[in-house]
Amino acid sequence: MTPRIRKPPTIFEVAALAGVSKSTVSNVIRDVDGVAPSTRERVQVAIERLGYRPNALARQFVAQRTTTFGVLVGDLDNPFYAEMAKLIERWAFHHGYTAMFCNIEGDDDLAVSGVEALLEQHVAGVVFLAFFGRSPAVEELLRQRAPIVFVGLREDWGDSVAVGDADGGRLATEHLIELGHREIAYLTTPAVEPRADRARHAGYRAAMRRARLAARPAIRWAPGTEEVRLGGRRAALTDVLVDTDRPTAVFVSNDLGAIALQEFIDLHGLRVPEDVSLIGFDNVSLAGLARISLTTVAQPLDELARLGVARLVERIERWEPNRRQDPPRAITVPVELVVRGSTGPPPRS
Amino acid sequence: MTPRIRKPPTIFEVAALAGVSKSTVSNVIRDVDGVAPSTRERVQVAIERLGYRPNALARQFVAQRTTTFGVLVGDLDNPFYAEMAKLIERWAFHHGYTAMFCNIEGDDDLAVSGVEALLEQHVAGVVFLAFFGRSPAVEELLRQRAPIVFVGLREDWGDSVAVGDADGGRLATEHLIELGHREIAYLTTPAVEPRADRARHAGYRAAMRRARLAARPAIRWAPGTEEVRLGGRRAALTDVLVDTDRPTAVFVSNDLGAIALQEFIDLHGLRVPEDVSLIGFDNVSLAGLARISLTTVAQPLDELARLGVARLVERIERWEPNRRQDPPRAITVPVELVVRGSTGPPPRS
DNA sequence: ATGAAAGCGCTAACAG
DNA sequence: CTGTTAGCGCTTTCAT
Repeated sequence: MTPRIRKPPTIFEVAALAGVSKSTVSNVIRDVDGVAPSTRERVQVAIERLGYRPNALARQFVAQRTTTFGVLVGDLDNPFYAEMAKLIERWAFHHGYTAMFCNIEGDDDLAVSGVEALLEQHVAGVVFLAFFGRSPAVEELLRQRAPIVFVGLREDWGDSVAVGDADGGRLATEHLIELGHREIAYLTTPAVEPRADRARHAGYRAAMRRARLAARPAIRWAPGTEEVRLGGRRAALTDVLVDTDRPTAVFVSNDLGAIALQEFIDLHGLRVPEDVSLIGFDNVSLAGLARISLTTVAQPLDELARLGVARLVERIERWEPNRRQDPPRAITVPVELVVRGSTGPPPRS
Repeated sequence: MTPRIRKPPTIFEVAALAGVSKSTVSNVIRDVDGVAPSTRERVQVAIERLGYRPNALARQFVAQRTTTFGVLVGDLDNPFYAEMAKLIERWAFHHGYTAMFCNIEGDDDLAVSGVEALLEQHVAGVVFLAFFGRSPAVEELLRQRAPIVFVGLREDWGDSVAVGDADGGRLATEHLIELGHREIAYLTTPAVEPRADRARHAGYRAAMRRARLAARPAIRWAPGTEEVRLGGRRAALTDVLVDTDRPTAVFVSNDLGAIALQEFIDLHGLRVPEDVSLIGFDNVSLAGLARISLTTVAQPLDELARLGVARLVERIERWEPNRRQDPPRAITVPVELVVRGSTGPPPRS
């Protein structure tokens, strides 16, 4: 004989065993008050005896809502997102929600079909861990359809929990200035949302201005290539690092970019930090490896995740279709400078 | 006026507009044949006009099954799992499934409650990206309740898609032997499933035996600590690396462990590979960074994910509760040696 | 304080 | 080929 699995008991069978109606059982499991203690007791016993577990699918069906978060992730290969994803999952679980991930890999179409899939599943809310504002389609899709929160980035059409990017940019730049650097460049890669990029660059410019140093336009680099965009024009990355006005320090808008740049610099016979200092942004765990030892501006990931999930849960709980929502709120969390080995005094010229 | 969102049309309204019954609409959307082309056409038009989308929740309710995979992940902080998770999600999506992740962080209780949550959600199947066989509770929970597949590891109570761990161990060891090493150690960390650990160690021993070299017992190390277990006893990691019979090469059972060991060695004034060669297992993207440059045995992640998901989908499709299942199948994928800078000839003694 | 009954939107027999 | 009908398991009025 196969050890048969009998199908799980329903609310009806519990009711029968306890000698009450389905509604009463329902009231007991949902813990509504107004059930006589004695009845409640009998129902509990019946539940116990039958090993009854409410059927989540039926619940979701009747409520037309799940207890699942959709999480849109930029790219799980990027440890920044991987770490965030993990923390989001953990905090969601803590609030009784599960997490469904959707890896959009920087692709707008993927983002759209991802959101469609999530909406189809009637997720209770959506967490954005990455979003490239180019796609109004996503905004359109979500508007009034589900509570959302942006974690680690800003968008003005939803709640957001993020660090002070401008502060971080200022902090990084000031660190370099204090070390004695005067020729400091800002370099960014496509892994960073445009808005965060702008803010970090603005922080950089502010710090430079305060120190009466010349700020430079952002250098745009896609790691893997050897070319950059600088202002309007193209240039070879090597040239930028070797030219007469070459920087003695580079503030990179994200750790992964900084590590890629470090590698590029290594390969071209320059030394970090003796020839050029490097500072990143994020503080991915990778940055702490002794062989990488990247100075960086740390984002408090756990705090971001915790607050983001809390905010989303709050929204969900007061959510009603077609009800006017509170205006979006932007929550800011402070960054912290983490000094490691990739920054030092500038070379004597 | 708020731009009201009217609630989405149901199958009923489509039927009304098309002038047919719900069943016919149902037949059209499920693409069952036996619907007159003209009727089908009319229904399609009505669907189009109304912007009708079948309600996934209702479907799942009636089928008592979702189109979601539960994915149990060891730890998303570990890039090996993060990369696998991403690929699983991608392949799942490719087959029309979504992925719900559950980060178990090496904790059995978390694994149990995670599986419970997944089961409660009636996931269509479960992908294990990590599992520490100590917990029969998980097996008990899942037995006959949902199709499962182990990806990247072996368990005999379910399908598995994994590399030939013994082959990999042999390959790694042979590489070291060919470089001239004779004193080769095997070191493992808790991040590796016991079974894979044993197989990799067995591969190591086989290679050593064939070369008529003395195999050593596995060194067990938890990165972060300075102590190891060697056979039955404890020892300081430094001692192991410095003792008279110190190894000139270490085969580490996983990349993250190898990188941690490399860091430890760096810190203690030894050089890799001049003083000691290091080879890992997995080929996480991290290993390819120039500053890490870890020689390793590569697992074909995408292949593992692809085959794993395909196998699971197959199981799901022929799944019926209480039906005898085909016996578990173990699929093996070949590994590949990736030589980088962490291995070289042994020091002249 | 409890029960009866009406759905939620869809699928799947079964009849015609 | 198409329509009718009976659920799926639970929540939620509304009576009692």
